[in-house]
Amino acid sequence: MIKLVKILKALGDKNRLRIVKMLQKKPLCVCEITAVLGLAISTVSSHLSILKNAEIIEDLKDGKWVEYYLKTKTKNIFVVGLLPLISFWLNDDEQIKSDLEKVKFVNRKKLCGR
Amino acid sequence: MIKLVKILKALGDKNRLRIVKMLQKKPLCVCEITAVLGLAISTVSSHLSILKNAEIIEDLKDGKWVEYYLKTKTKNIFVVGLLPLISFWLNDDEQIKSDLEKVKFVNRKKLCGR
DNA sequence: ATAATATTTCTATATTTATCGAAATGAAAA
DNA sequence: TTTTCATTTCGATAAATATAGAAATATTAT
Repeated sequence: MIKLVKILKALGDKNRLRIVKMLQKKPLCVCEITAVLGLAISTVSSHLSILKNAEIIEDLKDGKWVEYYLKTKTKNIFVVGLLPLISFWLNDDEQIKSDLEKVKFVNRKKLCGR
Repeated sequence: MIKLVKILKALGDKNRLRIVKMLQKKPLCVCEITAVLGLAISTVSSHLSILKNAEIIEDLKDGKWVEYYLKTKTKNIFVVGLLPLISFWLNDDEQIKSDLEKVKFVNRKKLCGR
């Protein structure tokens, strides 16, 4: 039960739901997510660590950057059950629509590099 | 999005998940739920109000008592999606098994009345 | 090696949350 | 109508959480 509580708590936050919806479009690095959310980098990093700890996302180094992915291939039955629902939900939400539009054009090299 | 966040927050608590699992067996009054959870009545009432506010449960007067029901017939797509998952989940959890065993035998007249 | 930089960790703070006991409410029984 | 009693609301408190900025870490580029 503790595991499910952790997952539901992780998903029960506006900004973390925004992150999950973005990652359902494509993997993103911290600076890209930060640019869309408009929060402090440290805050975004904290949200990502909560989602990672709940086994909803995972991270992989990509050179200078850290890419975050949804754990779509997980065997965690809670995550397996919840992620598809979330991918159906919120697609009419104005905030989410705006986020996903921005995600199309984010570019880590322009955002963070030079 | 606010509505989904509210629902996930409501479900992201051990004791409220226990309540939902119990109500999936049968409607219960506050004193019956309190007896199983072993928390203060005011605490249970607060949890119930959070679940009610998230439109996951509803209440109906039954004489002296207030019965709580799951809103199984709701049109809220989030609740419609989540409740069936929760009914599959946690059935092997020791705490939940113990709760549901107790639910079989609770009796509001013996617990609260005389 | 050194400098630049993407991310995490640490520290602090303000808000929210879970909990309990006491007081208030409201309905049923006497 | 007065008493009883199930439940809710209120007030207080301790713990958890979201947030930001600064310092630390680690990796790339020079």
